[in-house]
Amino acid sequence: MIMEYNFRQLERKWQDHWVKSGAYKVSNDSSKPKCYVLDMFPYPSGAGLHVGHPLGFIASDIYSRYKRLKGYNVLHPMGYDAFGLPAEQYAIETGQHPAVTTEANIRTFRKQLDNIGFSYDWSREINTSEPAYYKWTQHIFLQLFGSWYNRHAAKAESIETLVRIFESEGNLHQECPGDRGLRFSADTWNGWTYEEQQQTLMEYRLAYLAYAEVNWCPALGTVLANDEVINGVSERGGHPVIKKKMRQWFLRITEYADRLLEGLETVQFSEAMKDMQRNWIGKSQGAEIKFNVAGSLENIVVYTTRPDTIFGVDFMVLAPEHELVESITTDEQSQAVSDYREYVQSRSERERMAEVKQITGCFTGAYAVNPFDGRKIPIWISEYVLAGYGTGAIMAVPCGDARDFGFAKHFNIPITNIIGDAFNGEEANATKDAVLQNSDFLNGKPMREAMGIVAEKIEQLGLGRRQVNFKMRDAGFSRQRYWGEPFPIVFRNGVPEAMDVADLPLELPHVENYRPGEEGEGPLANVTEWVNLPSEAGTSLRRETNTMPGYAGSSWYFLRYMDPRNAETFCDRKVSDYWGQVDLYIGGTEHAVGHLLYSRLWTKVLFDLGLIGFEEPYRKLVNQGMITGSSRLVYRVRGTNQFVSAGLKDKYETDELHVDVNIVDGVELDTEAFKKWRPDYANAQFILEDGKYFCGTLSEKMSKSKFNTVNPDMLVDKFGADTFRMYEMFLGPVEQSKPWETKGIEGVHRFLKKTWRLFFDENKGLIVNNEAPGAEELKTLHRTIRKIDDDTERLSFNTAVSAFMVCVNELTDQKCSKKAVLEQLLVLLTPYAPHMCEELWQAIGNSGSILDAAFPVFEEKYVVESVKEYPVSVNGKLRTTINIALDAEAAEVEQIALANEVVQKWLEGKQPKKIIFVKGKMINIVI
RNA sequence: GCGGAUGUGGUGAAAUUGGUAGACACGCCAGACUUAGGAUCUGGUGCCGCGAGGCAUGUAGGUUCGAGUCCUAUCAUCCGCACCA
Repeated sequence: MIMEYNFRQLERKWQDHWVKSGAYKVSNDSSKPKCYVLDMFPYPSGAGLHVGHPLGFIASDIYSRYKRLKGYNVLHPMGYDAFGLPAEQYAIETGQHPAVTTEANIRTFRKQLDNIGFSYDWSREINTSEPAYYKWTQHIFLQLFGSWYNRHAAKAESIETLVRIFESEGNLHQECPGDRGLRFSADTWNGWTYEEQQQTLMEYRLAYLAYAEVNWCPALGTVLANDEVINGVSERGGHPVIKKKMRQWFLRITEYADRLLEGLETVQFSEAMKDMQRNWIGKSQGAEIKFNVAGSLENIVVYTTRPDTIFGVDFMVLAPEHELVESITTDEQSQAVSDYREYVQSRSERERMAEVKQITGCFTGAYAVNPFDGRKIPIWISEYVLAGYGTGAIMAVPCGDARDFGFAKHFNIPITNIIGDAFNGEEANATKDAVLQNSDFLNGKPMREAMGIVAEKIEQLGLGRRQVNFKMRDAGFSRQRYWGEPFPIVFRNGVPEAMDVADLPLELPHVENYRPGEEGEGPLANVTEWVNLPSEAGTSLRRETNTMPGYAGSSWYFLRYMDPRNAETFCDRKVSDYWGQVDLYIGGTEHAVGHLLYSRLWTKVLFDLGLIGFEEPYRKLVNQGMITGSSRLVYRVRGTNQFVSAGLKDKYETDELHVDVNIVDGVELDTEAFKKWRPDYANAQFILEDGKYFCGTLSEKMSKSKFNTVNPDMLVDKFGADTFRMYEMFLGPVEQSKPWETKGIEGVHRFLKKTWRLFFDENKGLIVNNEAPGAEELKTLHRTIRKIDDDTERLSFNTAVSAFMVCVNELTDQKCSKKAVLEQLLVLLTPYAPHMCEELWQAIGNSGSILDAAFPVFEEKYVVESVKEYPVSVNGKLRTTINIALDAEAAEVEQIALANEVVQKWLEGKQPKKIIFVKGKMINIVI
């Protein structure tokens, strides 16, 4: 029997025991209600875990264990998002196969995770880079490839249904999402060749090939998603990114824009998260309006959200890349226009972004005609109009739009005021509340009302139509990389065809070198024997050389955990019907518009195709805050090896250096450890304050180069996993970001030792007895039951930890060693400190595991009070407190309060105007 | 510029519905025990004031018997998006 709290020994013992007994194995077959608790699975990077990573893992683990005690069948799995760029970069540098480094990294992660005592069912572990997993990623990709979005039914359907529609009525009722102008009849369709038909179907498929400008990063040799490009440079490495046309796979996520928006109403995400997604989707309602070009047969369609301002249009602006620019430009302006277009072309994305404020543009010489009043307005081109949004052309209303206003001022274009006093001539006013003037039939109408009137009129007169636009683009789904899922596609004479499902997985071939191919082709292009398949004469069979992006495997992984070893399908329908949505999903905010959006899309497609029974993957999402590093700084007197304490540094000329946080206690530097830290500092001298060396502090991202990373292994070794778990929770609300501070962990450690001493006396040994608990002990216990139950359910773990401290402090004061009380406390505490609780559970004579104990039931009767210490205020200011029976009625209470000598003193003999009495809360006397 | 979040002691924070602001810890101060200890225990600790008392939840107003909590304005910090017509 272990007498003292020997956490090292007992934590090892129980971790081994739980593994041996299969304590965390979860069955898909249970009569209990289900609960699915999921962490965003990590990318197994070479750096391993720092103290920031486990925050969310610990929270979800506590919640899982709590739900299990509450009688749920809890699915709580873990795995690895193992495809990705860093492993490939490392392979390029060292020649080591990414699979090898990934596996080594996974082993490190696993060891670190095991140290903390998580309740994962490791028999369900998945790894997105294993063929047995990505077989199904490929399979689901083929589902996307084999589907189209039926806008009438608002759902995805098999492409076969579309072929049947084309055969009987062409595409007359099925607007083509890839090419809005495309119209063909059944006869046309039936007369087309196979290639022509396939080309058309490609314009409808949910996973499709298209030539498109992509973010090409020459330094990384790959194409990046919009969300991987930050201010014109790559998120990883900060390399410049340019536009390049390439044939790429895309997911037609834009067809799901509305459903992705609507779905947000049905899930519990934070407002911030929902807003980020809404913002990314960027829905706007407006109208497309056709303007004729004067003296030409051409017309230009503009997109506007403000059709009401149609009479304030003073000019029109086209994107420099707009297809009509060449044909409408007059001879006089042709040189200027082509110079301007060349200038725009020469500017990198980065420059354009950096110089947003700069106003540039060029007049085309042409004029458009306002369809309502026949006014001729000049047509300009400018880079502030984007080719990829709306129609790539705008009607400019300088009195109502800041950019149009700036443009008009800059180029001296006269401004028409249609909003009277609301426009001051100094800056545009984008109001929707003004009353229109100078606006013909709209004069006197409020703008909001006019929007509808104009839109109506435009449609009546055939001048255009109402139109909804989205900022969101279709998602690029090709990466010119090696370390990703190969596409299960074969090009037969250039026509992409799905591989036979029976031939999956299409495994990644071994390559000699991981460098990208020429012209942005992926490394797979170099493996010619893999790329070119044997075929009959006259037929070429070629594989796709791109691979899928990082978010492919993570878009559906939550389904695989349910049925991880199924060889027949990605997840049996009965099993996904049982587990359903993830009930609690915990992870960082950085995936707001990447992973979460794509994952929601895949889930909706699988739902539409009848492969699963729900269309939102995550019922509730909680974003854990980021734990930043708290760096420590030392100040070296310039040109010396002398270090001055922070308080005295201003007296010297110093250089600021980062020092390893692990050799600093709070802000006090361990000077001996510092000397040993690096050879250069072996002879360091110190200028001390009060005999101590104090460091400066700085809060910044944890990174090795700043020496501010704290490794959980070290803390677990020093204080134990239970202390570490509780301390991470005690730091503050899970969702809050905060700098890591190791100081304070001892308070939690002391708490656990104090808890231990309720059970063991260092001289007498086990002191738990079978006496019946008294009223005070039961009150303490039941208050704690209520608080822990509430707090854990609402994920307020920091307050739960403090409630445990209050409880143990009280029981210690009560000298309570009664089994009936302590046993229940252990069950409450075991989600937080599982190792110690299991040990004590066994020590007090239980044979089974505490993992399967029942959560204590709160009983009101033990916590009811008969007397309340009422706060008594006079004119809202607290003056005293009085103990009064809780069931006392107002009249009685008023009498007692008024008789109180403190109250008498403040009344100064006056009569109170009013007495406010809230039963069980407070008394306020108003004079 | 747009959107979101957050501002409370020396520090991390608590206050779930408007009702005793600062629970629980860290740190600090004093003491006990032990001959050193980074062990354990006890007491104290928002600020000003000898005291009665006064002042305190970024700032300024407002609603209310009563505001950290609701409303209006404003400042600061952080995050996301950003020439999206």
